[in-house]
Amino acid sequence: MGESMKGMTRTHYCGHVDESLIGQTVTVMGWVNKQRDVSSLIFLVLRDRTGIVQAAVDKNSAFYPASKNIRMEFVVAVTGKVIARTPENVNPNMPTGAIEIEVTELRILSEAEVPPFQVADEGVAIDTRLKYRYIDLRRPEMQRIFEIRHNAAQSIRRYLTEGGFLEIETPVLINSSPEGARDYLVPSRMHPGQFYALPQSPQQMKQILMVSGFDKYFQLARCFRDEDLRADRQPEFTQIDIEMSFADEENVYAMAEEMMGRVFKDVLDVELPAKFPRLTWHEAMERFGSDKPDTRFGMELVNISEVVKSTDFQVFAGALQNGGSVRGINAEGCAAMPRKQIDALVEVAKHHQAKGLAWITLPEDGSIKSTISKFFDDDKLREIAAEFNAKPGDLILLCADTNKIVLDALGAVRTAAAKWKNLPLEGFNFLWVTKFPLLEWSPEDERFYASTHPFTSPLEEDVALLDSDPAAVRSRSYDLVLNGYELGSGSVRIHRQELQNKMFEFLGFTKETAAESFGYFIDALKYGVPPHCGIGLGLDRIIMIMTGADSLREVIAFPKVKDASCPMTHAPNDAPADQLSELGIMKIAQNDDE
RNA sequence: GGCCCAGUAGCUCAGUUGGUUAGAGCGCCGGCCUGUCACGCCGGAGGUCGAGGGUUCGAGUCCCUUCUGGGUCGCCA
Repeated sequence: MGESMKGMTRTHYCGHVDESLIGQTVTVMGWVNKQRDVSSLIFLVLRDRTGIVQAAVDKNSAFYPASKNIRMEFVVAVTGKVIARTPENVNPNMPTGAIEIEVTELRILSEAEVPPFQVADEGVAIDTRLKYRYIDLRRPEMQRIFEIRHNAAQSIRRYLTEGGFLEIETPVLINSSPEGARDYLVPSRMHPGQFYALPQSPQQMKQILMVSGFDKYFQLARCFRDEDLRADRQPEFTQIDIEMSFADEENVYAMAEEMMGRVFKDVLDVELPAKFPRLTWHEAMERFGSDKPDTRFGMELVNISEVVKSTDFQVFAGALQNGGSVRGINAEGCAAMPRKQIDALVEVAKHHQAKGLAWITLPEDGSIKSTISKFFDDDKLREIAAEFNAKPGDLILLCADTNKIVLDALGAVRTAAAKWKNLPLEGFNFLWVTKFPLLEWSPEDERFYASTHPFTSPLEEDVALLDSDPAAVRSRSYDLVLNGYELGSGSVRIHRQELQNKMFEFLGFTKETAAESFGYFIDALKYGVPPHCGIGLGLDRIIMIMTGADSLREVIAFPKVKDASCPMTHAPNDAPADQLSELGIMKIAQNDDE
């Protein structure tokens, strides 16, 4: 049931009705945020995406009886005169609290059932919110987020357009790529038994566009990855995809720094530094135990292998003998951390394959205590503590193992300790992490894989190492990191055919398998390739950090949940048998014994 | 696939050592209220304590299994 709005025209948004309109007649339309019946009159608080405004229906009004029945979330249209509230009736907590609308015309455009939760409710469980996302999105906080998202996207488009970039759409139905994340596959009706893949990123397409002469390209591109979800990972996400010709990493850095500066200024009125600090991947791992460190706090890793090299303590000595190291962090001010919490940090370390953590505490009374005091006298403990610039009140956590495990574990412990300390982490710390290893050894497959993709250029000076020490080869790659999140990554691409062929060869592609996987791409490289490089930045993650949200779900209108399904639409769902047969797909019966 | 946490009214939660009829706020329904704005007052409805099994004289509470959601490791070129 609902009345027509015929003859009524919205003149203002609810949130825009202010004192400047006093005496004028306005028409607003929106959802009923609240109906308050105080007997002599009925207040209707109307809400749209700009805010709320109060309308009053007098007892003598023709609309009084209808107003009695109005409940939350009805959609109504109201015309009336804007009047100033008397001073004692002004609501200072409401942006439009100095005025109200005296209703002269009221229509119920749509009635509403009692919603499963109220728009004003805080802390509703995420699955309930997502099931009724249309109600959830009415919340002012959600409306704010999507306005920010829109503004950011527009700011990005403006910046890149002014910089001479062209936005070009690339196909969503492409072919499957052999390495990388799992592809989502789409069956082809015209080619039964064959499949399109949805792009994990428009990587090859944008490089082809460089070959085509569109020397500055961008796209706000949908990307798809069929992998497990996380708070910061959705199977379907949006990437600011950029590629530039006749450019190198310095051009990408400058462009991205300027673009981020513009977006944060435009949207949040925040000034970012003109240049972002840079760390090589190796430095980032050594100092923070992470390739995407949160640099808003210290507690950097310290290598104390030299200091403890002559110890009898088997855990340390053993690690050192096996080419590992002993490192630690100073959890500043955590000397009083309860035992239970320290145990939790040990668990964090164990989750990352470490066997445990040793620790040294420096209580405020100036003493020194340690789990390894059996092996180190107080002088030695103080020598170790000095390596961390430790002072009374600090807690030093030590880990010994292979370098990979130690760095990994301490990186996680560092983050967990900071979380426990509940540090006031403010600001936006951008960081470039550069020169990632070109290759990654897979113990299961006993071969190297490209760390990013096989088109990433190695550092000139490391090319020779391909034959002697492949693991040491660094690439001309870079990640943009913000507050501990990887916003995205990019690289200078290989534009010389002979180097590309060498890479394919090294990665175990034969001429035939390479042609099968990247045929069109290899062909394109034959016809004149400009030097080019680019980057892909996760728009969703940028918005998440800009809005202070704790999950990507908060900044995506209709996100997926843990099992990659949608609680609202129930996608994915079963396909009808005839549709499947048209696609040449046989339905396999579910076997419960499996 | 592994590990951790949660699941009690429509929503958010409390529920003690296992012990009478499982509670609160918001929402909902009915009534009242001459300016509310977290309106107020009176009354009312609403529960398979996620599900199944077990222990017990007795289970929301203990045990096992399972489902759902969240976090995380693996995974994420």
